[in-house]
Amino acid sequence: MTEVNVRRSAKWELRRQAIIDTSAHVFAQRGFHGTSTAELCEANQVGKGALYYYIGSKEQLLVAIHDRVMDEVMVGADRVANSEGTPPEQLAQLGTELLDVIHRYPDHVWVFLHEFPALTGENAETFRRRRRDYEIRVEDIFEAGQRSGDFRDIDPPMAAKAWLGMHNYTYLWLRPGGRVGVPDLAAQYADIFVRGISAAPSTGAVAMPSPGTASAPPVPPARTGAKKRRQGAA
Amino acid sequence: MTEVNVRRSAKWELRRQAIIDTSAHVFAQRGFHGTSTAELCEANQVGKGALYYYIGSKEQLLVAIHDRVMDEVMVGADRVANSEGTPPEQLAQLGTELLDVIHRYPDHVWVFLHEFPALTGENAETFRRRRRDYEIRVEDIFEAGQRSGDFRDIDPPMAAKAWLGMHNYTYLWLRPGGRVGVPDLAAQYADIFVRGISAAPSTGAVAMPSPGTASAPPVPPARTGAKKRRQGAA
DNA sequence: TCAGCCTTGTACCGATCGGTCAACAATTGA
DNA sequence: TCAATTGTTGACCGATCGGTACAAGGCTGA
Repeated sequence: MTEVNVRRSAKWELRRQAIIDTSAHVFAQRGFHGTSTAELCEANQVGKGALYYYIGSKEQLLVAIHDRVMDEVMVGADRVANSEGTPPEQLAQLGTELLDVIHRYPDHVWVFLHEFPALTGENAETFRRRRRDYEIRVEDIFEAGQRSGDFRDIDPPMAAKAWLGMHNYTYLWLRPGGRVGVPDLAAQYADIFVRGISAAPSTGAVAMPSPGTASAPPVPPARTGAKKRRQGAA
Repeated sequence: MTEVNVRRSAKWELRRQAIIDTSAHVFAQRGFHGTSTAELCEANQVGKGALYYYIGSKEQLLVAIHDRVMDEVMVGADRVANSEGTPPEQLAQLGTELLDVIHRYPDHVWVFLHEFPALTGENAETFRRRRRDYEIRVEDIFEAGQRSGDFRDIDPPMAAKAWLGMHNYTYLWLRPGGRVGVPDLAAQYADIFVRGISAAPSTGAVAMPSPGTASAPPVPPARTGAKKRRQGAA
């Protein structure tokens, strides 16, 4: 939190970025709290002094990784928002952009999706807001699609969460050099989702069964004597 | 790892389960590595002696939380597999079962989806396998749907991952007492997905654009001097 | 009543945590 | 060439980590 505005040389920025990227890999493997600063030193081949000279603190390092992901993702969203496509086209395009980031920065995205609760105070709030901003971009497309008549009457927030889950989940398995490529995968996902919410008539709808315990009232697991304690999580 | 087979009283088992549930809540808030045994003691209102008397070790506690989730989820999958429904019906039913578990055990599921890399050795392997077993159940339904002619020619592993992502992602926001209920949500998700992969003709397909940097070759972030180091992660 | 087991709190262990610091090496610019 | 700046090391800090040892309290059946 100290000395935020000191300007550094381009060389310093470059070295810092390299350390951030290497550290993202370590965090992705071992978790944020599960990684010690000593391990970061070893991975980056530097002493503690040099490490802290570049990162400031462990949490600022985590923030930098989050920034990398969120910046890239938001640039893609802007590109889509400024495009001329129809809502179905924009949705497909946004999917490609998102999967592309996940594909190019698998470690950063892993950390982004797993360790955001480790952010504290203002940092937690900042990224909670930026995540929400992105979610709104997705919702906007669904709303536009309903106005244009392309999409049927689904609930945009619900559809946005479904869409996000489908795409974000690829962070678990989508890797450079893997079996499937981004353009192909994005096309298939878009195909499924756009058909799924298309206003065009389809015979695909299914009557819902009422399986198992599914409609039983939720039974929150018993807690003995819990006290309140907060992190940054939502 | 010591003394796995000692049999304890029913009272002991009950108390143990209560501690597991309370601890799941703490882990969900603060993360596995981010939670100290002292915090677990405070949350459970016990001393360290009593805590370790019931849990054995911090990792065994994590295993117990994983077991709770995986057991419940697999019971649901069995119920669906033994049902008489068509593939589209089975897919909808499986979704309801899965969302139901997420809804009833939000803390456990959060831990399950976030902290599995903290498992080590044999424990990591066990749950890697159990996760894969579940994934196969999903793939089986897609394959059955293609044989029956209900589903079009999608790639079952790809579809399974898309379906899992869409449903699992609800762990971030689906809560008891929330705005949407499980049966309703599951119905909407099933509606989207089944339409999306239905063999029934639809005009919903979209020509894919080639947006932004999307087809640029992946640029793995530069690493300086990284050494190998393993956790349990996939 | 009391032996014996179940359950518990607490002092304590060595190891490791994130982070600081003074000293020094390397580089830079004039 | 040399002072100033930039970059780096590794010892060191108090705090805290997961886990253990052990004595003592509580409960149970005879």
